[in-house]
Amino acid sequence: MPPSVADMADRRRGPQRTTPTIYDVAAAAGVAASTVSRAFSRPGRVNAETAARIRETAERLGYRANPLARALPTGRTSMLAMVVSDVTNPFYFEIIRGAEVAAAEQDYTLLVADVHEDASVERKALERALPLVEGVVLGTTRMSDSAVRVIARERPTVVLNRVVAGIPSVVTDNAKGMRQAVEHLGGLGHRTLAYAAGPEASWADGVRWQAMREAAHALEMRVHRTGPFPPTLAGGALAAGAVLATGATAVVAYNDLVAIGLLRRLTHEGVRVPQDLSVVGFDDIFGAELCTPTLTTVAAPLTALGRYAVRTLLEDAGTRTPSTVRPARLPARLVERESTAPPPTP
Amino acid sequence: MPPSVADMADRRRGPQRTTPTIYDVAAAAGVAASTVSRAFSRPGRVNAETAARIRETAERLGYRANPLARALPTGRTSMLAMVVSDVTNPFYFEIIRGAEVAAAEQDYTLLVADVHEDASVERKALERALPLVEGVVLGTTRMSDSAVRVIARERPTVVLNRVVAGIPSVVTDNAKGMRQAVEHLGGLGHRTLAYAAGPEASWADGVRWQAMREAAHALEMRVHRTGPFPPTLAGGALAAGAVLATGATAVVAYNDLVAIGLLRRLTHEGVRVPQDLSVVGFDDIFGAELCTPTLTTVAAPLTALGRYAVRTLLEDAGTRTPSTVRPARLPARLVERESTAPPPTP
DNA sequence: TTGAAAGCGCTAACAA
DNA sequence: TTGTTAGCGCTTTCAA
Repeated sequence: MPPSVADMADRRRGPQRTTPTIYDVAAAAGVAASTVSRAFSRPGRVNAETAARIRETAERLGYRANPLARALPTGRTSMLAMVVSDVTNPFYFEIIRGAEVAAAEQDYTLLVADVHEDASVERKALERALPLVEGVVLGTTRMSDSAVRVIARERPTVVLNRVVAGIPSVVTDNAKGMRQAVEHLGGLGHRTLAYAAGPEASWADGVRWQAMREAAHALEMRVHRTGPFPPTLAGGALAAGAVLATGATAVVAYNDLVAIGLLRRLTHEGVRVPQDLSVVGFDDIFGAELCTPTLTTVAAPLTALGRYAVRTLLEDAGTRTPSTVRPARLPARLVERESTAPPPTP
Repeated sequence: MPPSVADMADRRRGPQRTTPTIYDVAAAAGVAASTVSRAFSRPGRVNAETAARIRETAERLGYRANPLARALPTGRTSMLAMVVSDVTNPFYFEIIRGAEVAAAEQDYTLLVADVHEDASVERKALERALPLVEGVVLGTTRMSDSAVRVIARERPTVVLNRVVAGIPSVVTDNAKGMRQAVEHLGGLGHRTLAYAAGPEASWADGVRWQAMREAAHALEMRVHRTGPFPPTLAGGALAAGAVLATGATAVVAYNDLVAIGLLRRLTHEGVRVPQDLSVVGFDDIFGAELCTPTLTTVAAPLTALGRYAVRTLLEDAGTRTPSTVRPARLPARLVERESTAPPPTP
């Protein structure tokens, strides 16, 4: 004889302390457990009055659906994972928040995994998180394209700040942003520019440099590439000498960290920014307006990036077919602050 | 007749794509499913050879345990939640990382919930996360003590940056840190100090001000309290006037954000830091060495805070009885940078 | 519209 | 040491 409803309800103990289950609600409301289940998971498939009664009993008993139990048969965990290369990188703060908010909007919980710039940690984190989540956002992943595809085969995946053929990706419109920066500099009267490059492996670096060359060319400006430098404050400090050697009157850095490092080293060496040299950063991270002078920079749509990635993910997860074949390019915009000015008049 | 092992294995499909289960492994290895389960969850309770064979078969089949299925009967989700009031606040970056690393060490996944400084969002986030996790770290929660206790009754809980009686908590040793700051200032020759206060509701603010008063008193220095000010850059800017009005030659701010805001406003108004006025911050967030001058500040043990909180949680969760009745106070230390100097000689 | 019953994949008595 | 069996709490056919 199968255990009765009362039996099952009675026998419950376990870790969740004695939380009421659908069986308790069912018994109290005088209906079957399946009806309780339906009342919550697909209202409308159940008589309005019955539903109301169930709802009320559930409320009274303090019933809370167990997400684990729901997820087991359905696979619907209501969780998404976002892996970031480094949580302490200010670049991610707004991205994470944007993603988190978009997830919450659709009643999803975002699991943030920090991989400390370590590919093996990234693998482990994914291995652990993947079976738990309905989709993954890969923020500046260190994995190879093919490794990304392996992940994408297992769960809906969106790649951030990088383009992987065949995988939905969302990136900043680096080209347009860079163009604005170059035009701004041109408008101020600069004719010779320098670029302080980031890591060669960086997808964004390639795009940014390429765009800078084209924009400068179009405006008949000269442009020198220096670097590569590490994408850090220290890297920026390193860049100072090389940049000065080019004779440029303005420099665009790979990102804000490099720009700020550069700024500080220059100031330290007696080079006045922006009077002697204009500096432009990229991303507009927290910190870009903390430095002195405050940094003119191409603001990446950080919050939007996170939000958009999650929304894309949720859409794809629904339809099961990646909609965004071509990468989404979100607009960047130049934020003019104090680190740019007309070139010195010799 | 109950379905045979083969039946069950066959009937599988579902969301996880056709991932092998213990039943597949059991069938292939010629043992019972429970033996496979044991082979993984408690090695040693199974014959070494059998275990080896099972392991090998599992490997060959590409078997991966389903964490959801494991969690359902046991409650062991291997997940911890950390609630932070604002992910974009640089104060949390290192804390999150410390927590994440400590969790990973013990094979736990950390779920970070951002509550945007909103108590109702905090409630919702907890409601959603609580049934999923084995424990919770509350980072600067906005909830009342009693609300915290309600949470703690449901899951092992550790409170960060605040002391809630009866609940394990881990905080910065604000008093000792403040003492170092005051002594540093005293050593430079300052006799009159100002404090730019943070939110009145802030537990840390109370402790810091109290410690400052005592330390100043012990060293026979005078100290003026100004504020409260919002704990932001804007709040710091606001504080400038009030601080100057006190006639102090040095100011300690509630936190780094206030200190930096103060710094910038002062500089803007022509007050030279540190020549005219010394400024000390609190926490040593990212940004404290981006500003000009770089900020002398009491460094909170950010990473350690996160790490310690998680370790405490994991211990408590194991023993089921909160070990840390008295709050853990982690040491702070003064970081001397450019924003402090001897007072002006009038 | 509702109920009965069979699982989701794993764990944990209890027997053998 | 291993197998049998009964669930964990929920969803979902399939009948009624």
